[in-house]
Amino acid sequence: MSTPRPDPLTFEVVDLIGSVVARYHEEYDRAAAQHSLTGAQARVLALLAIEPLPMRQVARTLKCEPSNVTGIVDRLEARGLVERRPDPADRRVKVAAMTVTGARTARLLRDSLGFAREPLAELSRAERTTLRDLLQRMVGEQQ
Amino acid sequence: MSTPRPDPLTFEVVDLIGSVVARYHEEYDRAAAQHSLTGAQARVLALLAIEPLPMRQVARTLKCEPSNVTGIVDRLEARGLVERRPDPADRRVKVAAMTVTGARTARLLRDSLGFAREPLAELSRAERTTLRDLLQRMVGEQQ
DNA sequence: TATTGTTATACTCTATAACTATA
DNA sequence: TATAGTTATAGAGTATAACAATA
Repeated sequence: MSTPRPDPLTFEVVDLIGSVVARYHEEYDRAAAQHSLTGAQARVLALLAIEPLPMRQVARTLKCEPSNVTGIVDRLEARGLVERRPDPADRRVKVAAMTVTGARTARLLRDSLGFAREPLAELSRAERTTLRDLLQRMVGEQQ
Repeated sequence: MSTPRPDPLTFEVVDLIGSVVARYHEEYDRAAAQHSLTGAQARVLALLAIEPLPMRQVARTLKCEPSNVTGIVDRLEARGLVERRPDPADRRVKVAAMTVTGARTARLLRDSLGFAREPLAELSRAERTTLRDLLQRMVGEQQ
């Protein structure tokens, strides 16, 4: 309700994180567009690159409604990047899994993400370690 | 074209940044929704909280097409949060500016953004300074 | 009855192209 | 003729509600 009165330093850090988020999105969307994918499609593809997942679980991971996943997977499937497989254990479930083409596209997508290289190249190994530890504590402790 | 072969440490940092980006969006969208705003509307409101801007410049800042801004400002204006003002110097220009209500909403929105407090509270002042300097170099050098 | 996935619907965001009014 | 803003259009993402198949 009342202003939490964060100190200027915290404000500065939050502001910088905002810039990082913006940069991250620009790069991500640009890389996705290079493969004619939207951001959402690229995210699902990257997710399924780790392991096949039931539709429901894709929705949970993306924190969106299951009905959205239907459409996104529809479009990925229409392009032959993903396929729906039955789950022998539960016939209600459909497992979204990458095709060989999808796996190749996911790999290209990851490689074309310059974000990994350019901004971090400025930092020394020791600095990157420090950054990792600080971010880990920011993200890890919480939740 | 070929895999840039980033070292595991860089991968780890990029992964963490991905987590930070996800967290940032969750918080931002949740805070915006508390005020019945979409993410895009909240971003424009936050932008105009700094200073009034011509429609064209809002589009440039958001890196989207000017036609999109028309709709977003339409919806903000319909709710009385923003208004279009004429530019005396150039009658083609419409300057988007916040109303008093809009300014209050923008302030509430900023305050309800827990992202500033919770994850950073874990870090000491010295650590936040280190984090700021590292992020500054990541974001600043590049562009 | 509960759950999985889908469909139907409506709204927002997005880009493209064509239009208007100014410059 | 060039620019600022808008309109028209179409595609995609999003949530909600209702539905079929299965558990």
